[in-house]
Parts: sequence; C-alpha cells; structure tokens
Amino acid sequence: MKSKQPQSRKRPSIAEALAQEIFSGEYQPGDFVPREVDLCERFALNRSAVRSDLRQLVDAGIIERISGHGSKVREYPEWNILDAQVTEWMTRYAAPNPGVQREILAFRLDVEPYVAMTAAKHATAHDLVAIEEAFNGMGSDLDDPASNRDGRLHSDYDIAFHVAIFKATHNIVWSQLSHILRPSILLLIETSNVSASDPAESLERHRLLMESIRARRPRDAFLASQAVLAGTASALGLEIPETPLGHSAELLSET
Amino acid sequence: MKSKQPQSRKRPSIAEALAQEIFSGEYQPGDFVPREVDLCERFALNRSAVRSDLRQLVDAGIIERISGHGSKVREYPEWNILDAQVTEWMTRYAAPNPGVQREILAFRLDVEPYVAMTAAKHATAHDLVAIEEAFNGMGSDLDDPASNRDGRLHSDYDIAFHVAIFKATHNIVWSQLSHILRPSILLLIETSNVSASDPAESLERHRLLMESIRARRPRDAFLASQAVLAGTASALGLEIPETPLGHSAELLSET
DNA sequence: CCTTGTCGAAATGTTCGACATATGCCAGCG
DNA sequence: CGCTGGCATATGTCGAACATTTCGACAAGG
Repeated sequence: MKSKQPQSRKRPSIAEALAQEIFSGEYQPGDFVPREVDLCERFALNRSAVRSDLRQLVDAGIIERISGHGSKVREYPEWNILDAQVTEWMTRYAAPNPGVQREILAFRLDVEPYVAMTAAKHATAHDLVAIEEAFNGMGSDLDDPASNRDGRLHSDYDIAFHVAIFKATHNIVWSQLSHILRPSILLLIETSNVSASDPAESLERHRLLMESIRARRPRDAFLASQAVLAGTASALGLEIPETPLGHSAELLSET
Repeated sequence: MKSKQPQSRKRPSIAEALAQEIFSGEYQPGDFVPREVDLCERFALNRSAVRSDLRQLVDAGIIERISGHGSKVREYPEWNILDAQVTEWMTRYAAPNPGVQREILAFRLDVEPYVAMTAAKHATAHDLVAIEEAFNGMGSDLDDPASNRDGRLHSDYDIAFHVAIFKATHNIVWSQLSHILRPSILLLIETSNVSASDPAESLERHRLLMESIRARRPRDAFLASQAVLAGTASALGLEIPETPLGHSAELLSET
C-alpha cells in the first residue's frame, strides 16, 4: 500500500518541528533554540541527524549558528523567502510576521498582471489545459468552500491556477518564482472568507483572465489579472497604492 | 598564486570543485558524478564531509541522489536558479547553457524598468548614496575597463549599481531577487567588450537612470532603465521581442 | 581599582568507523 | 521462460571521540 510514496520522511523531522515552533512565534528573532544535545534527547535522534536538519534552517536563512554559543533565530528580513521550503512552511504555519506577507502581496500586485500578459503571448495548448483544469476545480466546490475530501481543497486549485499562468510564460525565472504565490493566496482566501466577498464574482474574474490568455490577448490578460488581484486584495482592506504599476492599466486601456 | 582567498574556508570544498566541473560541462545532465568513496580519496576527506557538500548540490537542484546507485546531474531547467549559491557559481564558471542565460536576461528586461520605477518612489537618502557610490565606481575606471587592483572590478560596481536599485524598492522579494542580476550583468559586460560598444554612452545612460531616481520621477526612471537595458542588450545582438513589456514604454511616454 | 592573562566549562565543528537500507544484476530453481 | 533469492555496490543512518570556538570566572600585576 506504500507504493505511492513512503510519505517523504519516516521520522518527525526536527527541521519541520522547529520550523513550526519558530513560525508560530514560540521562538522569535534573537532567541536561541535548544542546543543540539537537548534536541537529540527530545526527538530521540543522534547529533548527526539533528545537525543535518539544523542546516536546513541555516540554508533557509531562518537561524544562524554561532560556534560555541548556540543557534539564534534571525530577523525576518533575513529569511530567504525565495527558498521553496520557506514558502512551504509559510503556507503550513502562517507567516512569521504580517509585514513580510504584505510585501509579498505587493510584489504580486506588481508582477502578476505582467506575467499574465506574457503568458497570453507564450502559452501553449498544454499550458491552457493546466489553467483550465485548475479553473474547473475552483468552480466545482463553490457551494462547499471549506473543503472537499478529494484530497484537494479549493485553495489548491486557486494556487494551481495562478502557478499555471506563471509557468505558461515559459521563462525559468518566472516558473521558479511561482511558489511565492502559495502563502499569499492562502492568506487572501482565509481572510476573504471572513470578510464577505462574493465567490461567484471572484470566479468570474478568474474566468475572464483565463479567456484572455486563451484568446491570446495580452492586453486583456493584463487588465483581467489586475481585476483579479484588486478584487481579492481590496476584500481585505489592502489598498493598491503600493503598486506603482497599477496606474499603467489606464494607460494600456487608453490605446 | 593561490593567495586569492585565504579566508572563508580552509579546505578545497568538494561542492565548489564539483560545481566547477559540472558548470564547465565536464559532467552533463544525465551523467553520474563519481561515487562518494572516490571523492573521499580524491580530496582526502571523510565521507561525512563529502556527503555534506553533496547535499549543497542537491539543495541547489543540480544533482539528484539515487540510493544505491549514485548521484546524477539534473536537467538545466531543474536547477534552482533562485538559490544565491547557484548564481554565485554561474558568475564564476559561466552559465551551464546559453538558454538559461537568455531567459534570465529576458526576465531582467521584463522587470527592471518596473523596479527602477518603484525605486524612484521609495528610495531613501541612504539608498541614493549606495547608488551614487556604485555609479562613481563605474566611471572611475573608464579608461581601464579590464580591472583596477583595488580589489573591485568595473563589473563589481556595475552589479552594485543595479542591486542598489533593487534594494531601494524596500520590498523583500525584489531585494532578495537581486542576486539574479550578477551572472547576467557579467555576461553582458564580457560580450559587450568584445563587440564595440561605447562605454561612455553606457555610463551616460546609467547616469540618467540615477538622476531619475534621485529626482523621484518614476516614469523617467522606467524609461531610463529601459534605455540602459536596451543599450547593452542590443550591443550583443539580443533583440527585445521577448519582452512584451517593451512597448509599454511608448505608452508611458505618450502621456 | 582596573587591567590583563590564564584556565575551564559549554557549546558547536569535524572526523572516523560501523551498520542499515535500497538498488540492480544474475544465477538457480520451479 | 519466468520468478525468486542472494550477492555486490552504493547511498542512508548512526554513535562516539576529538577539535575548535566562545564566554565567564578568577587571580596576578599594574
């Protein structure tokens, strides 16, 4: 029955457990995490394993190891948010601080319309299939927004939709950057669910974006993407003044 | 003559040596690198050290470890180019294949005008100082383009100039993305030196960009950045059709 | 009283050897 | 012919010993 995957790792993964505690705020920047031998005892593992996992956190820029002293949690801006592992943890344990989330969202507001524009130019049939499948998944559980037990939640489809657009640019940088979306989208969905926003409207905006890309209309895709982002972002009170690119929408629509 | 870097690390660093051989094409995607024990013998180190370094390559997405079989070099698109270590190696040992370089350059052409625009809005006095210092460094060795022995080459100042603009956005994503510029800028400089391009003209374009940011003129900064990129990119025969954003320059200038 | 040198505890850094597990090949058996 | 078991090989995991770095205590000397 384990033919699928041995489930990644058999042991609890110290990195995972420590990351959870750090992301949840149990240890804050400047704090020192327990020393190696204590972690060994707590997880019933040897030092090699512990050090191996601690190195993951070092590579992620989350902790800093000081010889003969201990492992200190670094400041949030030092965290390497371009590391896919970090965004993975952010999706699972929420953001370490709201400022980082806000800046990621500002980044999205900057670039996503442009990414949609590029996708509309370069998307292949294969890309369109991926986008459409994700879109269909988003629409299928409109009445059950919480979750369906197919193993994939609504948020999974939402993320897949946006990631598929990034990949449709056929640019390696954009493709690899797409993981930045995950925590941001999850935040938007959770908060949007609280504040009353019309899911049908949101879905319609996504549909317009998809159609623009399918029709190979870069300019429409640009505008449609801005509409998608503006809809969800404004739903949680985030203004768009932070995106200097925003006003170029009018410029584009003028022509 | 190996007094280059007496600090940093004492041992040759297997990861460094292997990366060089992989980046130079000695091992290509699909090939298997020597097994652990052979590397131990070759570098006179124990397996722990070798495995520790091999893990760096795994994290960078460069190699894939197959239990009981060996370590295989992965395909270029799999390489994690958002990892700062990877771009560091690219600057030192050139790009693994030209396609990746071209895509990174396309990415730059896409986003740098926007980054300049955002920088013009958010730059602080401190940021302006960093930009100006880098600019002065670029101009100081105009007649000696190869290198001055202050320890900093012309390319260092060029990179510092563009990176400073990225950091001036005060957005964590843009700031951490700035390392993507390094290999791309080095490639441009090297190739530009071969093809005859006027360094004075390039410097003037950079000056205009800096002045636009200093004057807090986002629109001018957008256009100036496009001019900088177009100047160097066209110098080496790279057309800008890959950047669908290019034409929005005219849109901006219309208003 | 302040400075300075030395020692030692505590933590991380490094190395080594042994054993566990996964994979591919191939001979042996049904 | 096909399956199965074992063997060789390579990576994965582990535990202990030793080296190095850091900080604080403490005492000698100015």
